[in-house]
Amino acid sequence: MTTKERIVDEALTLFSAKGFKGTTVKNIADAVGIKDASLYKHFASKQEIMDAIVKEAYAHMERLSQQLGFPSGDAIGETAQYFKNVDRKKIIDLAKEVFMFYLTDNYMSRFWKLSNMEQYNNPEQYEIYRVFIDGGIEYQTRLFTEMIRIGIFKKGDPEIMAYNFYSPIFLLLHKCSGHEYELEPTLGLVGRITGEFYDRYHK
Amino acid sequence: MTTKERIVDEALTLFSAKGFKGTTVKNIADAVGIKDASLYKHFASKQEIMDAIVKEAYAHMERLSQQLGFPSGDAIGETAQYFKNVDRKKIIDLAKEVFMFYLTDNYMSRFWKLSNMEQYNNPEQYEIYRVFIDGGIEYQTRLFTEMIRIGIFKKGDPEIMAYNFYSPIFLLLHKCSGHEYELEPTLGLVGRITGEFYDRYHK
DNA sequence: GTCTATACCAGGATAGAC
DNA sequence: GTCTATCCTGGTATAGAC
Repeated sequence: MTTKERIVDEALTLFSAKGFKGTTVKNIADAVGIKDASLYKHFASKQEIMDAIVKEAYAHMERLSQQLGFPSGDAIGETAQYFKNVDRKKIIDLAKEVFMFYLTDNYMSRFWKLSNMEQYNNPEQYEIYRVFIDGGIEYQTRLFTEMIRIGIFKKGDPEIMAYNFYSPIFLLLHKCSGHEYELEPTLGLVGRITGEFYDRYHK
Repeated sequence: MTTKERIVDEALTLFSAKGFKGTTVKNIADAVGIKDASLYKHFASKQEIMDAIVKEAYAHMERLSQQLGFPSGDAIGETAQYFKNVDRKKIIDLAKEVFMFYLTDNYMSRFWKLSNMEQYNNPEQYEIYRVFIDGGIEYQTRLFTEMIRIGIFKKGDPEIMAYNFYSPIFLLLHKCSGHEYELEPTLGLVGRITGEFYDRYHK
């Protein structure tokens, strides 16, 4: 890890804990183990560090959407095969996975907090936060559209299904993210809610 | 409105827009129309203004929980009567009401944002934010427990029902609060989600 | 209880030696 | 590319007159 990368990393940790304004350049330099003046050899300003974090976040999210995305390739047969195997346990595991990803992923857990704190500061910040909302809903909507199409789920409004699937995860993320929480009961709750969701909609 | 009250009011507006750290004592004094030095005749520090806001928020929420609470008095007959009249439209209206309250109420719309921004700063701040989460869930859980008991809703887990009812509202509040949004489509969405909720659970 | 003036310091950023 | 030293702005808070 270069010094520049370490600056971004430590800044993300500090910004996500105390906010952008609540973090001083000296805080960051201390965490990296250099003097604050030295930091300006890598970034022209504190704001530039923030910009680097945001830029990296987009890359991380891009990678995530590929990870969680539909199976690659446009072979319809392959896609159908993928969804045919979706059952109760798979759906519950998917919910738990999404939840745990945002909560414990080294990058996302910090960025989630930061994004939530800074969303009101300017439209660009809000745009990123919106990815956590609309990105989730849009992905799930496509997922359930496909699952209705191939007959695994009952006919219905896939967008409402997406809200019903994702909203409880979103709420519990807000409850736990950055705070003390008990993992097992919370994961249990995610499981119960999602299980009930599956039972309502599956054929 | 006394000067002291106006300070608290303007401070809430500014804090909720730019955060506690992002707001200066001079910003507040300017908004009130006095010099920053004069402000210290009313509050000993910037932090004390914040404390006053938090204290007032508790009072507001207390009032809300009475407004939205079960019909007053312990007359069981009266309570049962209240719930007997709950139908599809009532439930949808309740959802829209809760949503609109947090989004447009002069005090709550500002405090929601502030609370969301400052929740990570200290445990006390988080405790208040938690009221938006657990307070909602707990209230709805009691509501649905009662509605199952008197036979309006099917047997089921009232806590999961509460998550299913409240989470989408919570998510949409995070999406809209403090940002540009179109009211009608959003209220429509709240209505559709809640209508589907009612159809799933009512007898 | 509002004002002017000011103390005080923290934090962002630069200069220049090594 | 790191350091020491320093500048400068702006923000919290106080003193004291009216």
